[in-house]
Amino acid sequence: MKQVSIKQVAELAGVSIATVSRCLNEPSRVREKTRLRVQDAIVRTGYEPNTLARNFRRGRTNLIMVVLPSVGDPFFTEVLQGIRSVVDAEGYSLIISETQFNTMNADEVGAMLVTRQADGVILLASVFPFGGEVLTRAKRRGQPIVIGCETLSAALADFPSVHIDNIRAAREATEHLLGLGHRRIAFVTAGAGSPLTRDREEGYREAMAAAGETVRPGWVVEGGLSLEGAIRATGDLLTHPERPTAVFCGNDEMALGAMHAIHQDGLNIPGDLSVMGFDDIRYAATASPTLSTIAQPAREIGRRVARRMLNAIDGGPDASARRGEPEIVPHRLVLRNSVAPPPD
Amino acid sequence: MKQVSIKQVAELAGVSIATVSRCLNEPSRVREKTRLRVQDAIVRTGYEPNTLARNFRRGRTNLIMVVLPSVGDPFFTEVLQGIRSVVDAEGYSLIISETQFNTMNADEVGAMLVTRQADGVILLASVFPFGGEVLTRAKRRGQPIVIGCETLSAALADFPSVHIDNIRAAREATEHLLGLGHRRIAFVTAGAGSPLTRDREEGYREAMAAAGETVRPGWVVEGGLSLEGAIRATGDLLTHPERPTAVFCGNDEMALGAMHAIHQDGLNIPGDLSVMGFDDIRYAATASPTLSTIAQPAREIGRRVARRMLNAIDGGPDASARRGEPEIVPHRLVLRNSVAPPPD
DNA sequence: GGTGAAAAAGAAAACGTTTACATTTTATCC
DNA sequence: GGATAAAATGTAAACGTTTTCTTTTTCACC
Repeated sequence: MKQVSIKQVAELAGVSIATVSRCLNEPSRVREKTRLRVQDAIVRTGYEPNTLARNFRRGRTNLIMVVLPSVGDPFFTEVLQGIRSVVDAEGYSLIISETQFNTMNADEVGAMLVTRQADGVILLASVFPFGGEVLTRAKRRGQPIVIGCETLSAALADFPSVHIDNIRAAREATEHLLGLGHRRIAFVTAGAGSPLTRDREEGYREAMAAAGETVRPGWVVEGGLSLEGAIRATGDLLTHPERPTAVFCGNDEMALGAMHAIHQDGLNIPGDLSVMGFDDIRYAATASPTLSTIAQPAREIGRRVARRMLNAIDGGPDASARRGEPEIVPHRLVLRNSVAPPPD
Repeated sequence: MKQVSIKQVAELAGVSIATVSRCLNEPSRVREKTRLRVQDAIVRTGYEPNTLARNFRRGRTNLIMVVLPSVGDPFFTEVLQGIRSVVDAEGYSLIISETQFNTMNADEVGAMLVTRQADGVILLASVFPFGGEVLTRAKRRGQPIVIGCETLSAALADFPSVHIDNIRAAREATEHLLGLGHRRIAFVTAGAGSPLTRDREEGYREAMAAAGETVRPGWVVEGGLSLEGAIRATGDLLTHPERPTAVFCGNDEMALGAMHAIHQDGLNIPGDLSVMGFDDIRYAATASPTLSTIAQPAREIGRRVARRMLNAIDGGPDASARRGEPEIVPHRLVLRNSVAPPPD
């Protein structure tokens, strides 16, 4: 009942194991006659290559690890599909790890980086816990690491990355709201630990400052990137003495939560309050009212990240260590029905 | 620049490689004095175990593959999180493969099953393309396979599984609509290839038949499990000469699409039409109006599936080959605001 | 048909662990 | 302190490939 190995195939075919191996890996280098004999032996013995031995010998697994905040987030899963569409064709599978919004699973990522179980790691989420040590070690060893979506923290600045200009996008969205006449604009951020919305908040503050509007204390609330968090945060917002007329959310997930909280309070969108999201997940277009937001080219980001990863893997240490210029992809302001001029 | 191996550690510590290995794997079996010496040598050399060699030698990867229709589906990602919560603690990582709603990636799953890159495979999606061959082969070899959510097709009947009673759940939901006075009830199914909604459709038809209602041609439409598909399908439904007063959708994703289509037509939910979903994804509770649906205990399903998988892996061929009684977990009808008595 | 080069096949090492078995050291008991 | 058991360590094989280096075979050419 033991697994049949290359050896038994060789025996049955009357060739050496080297020839069998060559039949599998570079069939062109073996004569047709023997190749057929080996093929036959493979079928007759029911041989299946032992991937673990192969991986070991080759020093690679054809596995790429992807670290993201949560598989539940429709935006990141779309990026993921972009990644998959590229790496699939090259025979790679994906190991997926979640940081659960920075309740970081430091062990798993660290271990994966360290142990080379994966040929490379794509970071779609900030992995601050390691900032320094693990990543520099990985870099020294020439392990491919590519960053997507996430803005670069100092520790990650040396790795190739693909993302939109988050600051500018948030500024534009805020300017749009200001242009409609809104002055009391709130911002729902992820929270202290997350650099994801930090840049977006920065863009928001820049636009407010440029328009001469002050951001009142209590207008920037933490939604933790989640539906529930945003519902709570928006609830707070609605009790603010200077209630905002517009709520700009760090991502669409939170925007949907905000909309729910506003509806619960019996208020109308966009009549009483406007809501602006960020990401353009697919539910944004079908929400009621439909959600205005910033569209990121999620799939395209995924594809580009994936290509850089494949380059890094193929190119060896050099390619991966090469300081990649961050690739900035275009965003787009998508205007739907959740935004209108303020009441009065 | 070569990787430092156990050998150099042994040399520096003045012990044999076996002792180093033991320090790593069963430290209790080595004297403290030498253990410290080895520890020191490990640090000094910067040694890191070669996972690929270890996997090869041990014959396992600590990887579990999960096959699901799409990572974009909030229901399955919640199941996924349940799975993760269990296997994480045991040191397993997850390889995730998508069938893209039955545009099956037969190669990847088949290959993974065959090559033992993963220690086991959890199927949350139907994998009909293999029905026979690959799965029986996997079974013969004692490879752990566990099925979740999916109803069992004949080919899979021998594997352990965890799911709700889809037929009964759908019947109950339909009965609820009937009870409110609806007679013209439509059903949005996934499509021909998907056994996922097949049982649900069956439950719907049973309930209709039991109530003496006939299901008119054109009342059962295909939404392909997706938002867009459901929008289209529901659009068709609304032009039906005998327009339904209630739409029961095979999953919440499609229900959200249906709601959007209905709103687009200027109709009111639940005033003009009631909408019922299935799954209770988190967006169901925040949709506008909030969506009535069948709640599946997604996380719990994930946890149970994961536990069975771990058992199968640990228990060896025996445990996994053992015909598992399907575990039926309870569902729950969740009534929210998208359902009301029919107009008139 | 003999020569040489090219192509095909074989022999054996190597990859870095784990582990069965053998050996040495330590501890225990009288 | 010596016999014995137990604990600690060492030796070496094994895991199934891939790959380097040789050796053999084939083929084309004169």
